Amino acid sequence: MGTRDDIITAATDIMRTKGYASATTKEIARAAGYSEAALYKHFTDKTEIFLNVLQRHLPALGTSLDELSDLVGKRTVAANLGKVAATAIGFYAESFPISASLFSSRALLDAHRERLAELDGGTGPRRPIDLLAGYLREEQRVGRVLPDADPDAAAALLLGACFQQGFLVNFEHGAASDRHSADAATGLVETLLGGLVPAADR
Amino acid sequence: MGTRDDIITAATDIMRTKGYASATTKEIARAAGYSEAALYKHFTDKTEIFLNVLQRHLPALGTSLDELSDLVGKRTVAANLGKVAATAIGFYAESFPISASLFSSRALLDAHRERLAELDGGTGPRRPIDLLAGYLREEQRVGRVLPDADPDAAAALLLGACFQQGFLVNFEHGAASDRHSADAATGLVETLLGGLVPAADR
DNA sequence: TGTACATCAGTGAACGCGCGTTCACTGATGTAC
DNA sequence: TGTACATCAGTGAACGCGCGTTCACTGATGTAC
Repeated sequence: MGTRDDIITAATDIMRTKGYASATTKEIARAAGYSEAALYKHFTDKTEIFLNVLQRHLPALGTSLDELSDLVGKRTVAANLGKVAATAIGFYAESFPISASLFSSRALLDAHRERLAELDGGTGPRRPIDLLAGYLREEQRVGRVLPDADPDAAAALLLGACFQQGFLVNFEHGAASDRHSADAATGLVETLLGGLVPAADR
Repeated sequence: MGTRDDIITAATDIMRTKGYASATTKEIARAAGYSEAALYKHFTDKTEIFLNVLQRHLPALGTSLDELSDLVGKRTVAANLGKVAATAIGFYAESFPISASLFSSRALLDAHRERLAELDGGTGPRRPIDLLAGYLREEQRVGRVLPDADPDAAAALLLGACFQQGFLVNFEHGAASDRHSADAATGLVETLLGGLVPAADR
């Protein structure tokens, strides 16, 4: 019963490597190893395929961040954030071309947003930021993060940098090596934790 | 002699509001107020139009950041960065759908990257980060930024957050009000400057 | 000044092509008696 | 066990449509003598 999954996988792959414009029914069918007609046995139309691609890939980072709440008070904040950032860089590097496809067609973007709203429970691209901010707030209660820090802004800074890193990797089309991702991640985390100006100057 | 500009403007507008897939020769010509045939009097093909759209919009943030070097040592670092961040949020919010179009077609992405390489002097999406890092390094020399801070990481954090903010604004399709951009900007800057953990913990 | 020609921005209509989609069909597997 | 039929994943070939592009043309403006 893997045909449906084969099609979604094939579409995902094409979008990632060749872009939305190349993800035609012909190309998808060929990559999946079926006829074009077979696509319509499993999906009502092409948009439906794309929506499934999006739905499959978006939750990935969210579930990885769910585990963060177990780490409050454990190891160091730096280590925990470092792992988050490395994961996030990898995730955004992989998913950026797919997310970018949303802006190819307003109809697709609207359909996707609507589908997210139906799922409720708040998925969507803001989810990782919220989860990370939640973790930082807990660390704040435990005293491992300064009481006057802004967890939302901090989460936006760290994941924003990872997101842009994902864009840059794709733009320059070198794949992000795990090694490089990890180095970049610790650099970002250290700077975020340490701040830029002496405490007295603020 | 505004026809060429009219066409580029029309194409830009359509890409921003309706997406790459809607930016057909028919739509562009209609929006510009000319016939489709007229497009080919001014551009060799459709890709050429898109490349011009990209070229027109990418330098915008760069030139705005050039002025930063004049501000070293003046006002406060927080104020300077706040202005940068607010500008960047607005810029990324406006240009995100256009940048995203790059991933619609690998041919377009490659052509654009090649064109950037020709211009040399280092334009491209990494430019703003480099410029901002350069500014921070100078502030470091002047003593207004901690000597052990990492200017590159700091620049990546701040502009990354602005970049993601630009994505989110478009995803949720509310336009970013200037007021909101400014508030978000100062929140990010304060957190970046202040850090998250006590100096003793590092 | 008038006349003949060149230039050039712009057009309407047509083109071939590749797209998404549908159709009638096949052949394997399951089910009833 | 054998036979008749139902179901269903999958196909090859065709469809109409809208796309990017090209064509022969127009009409206004500039230039030469």
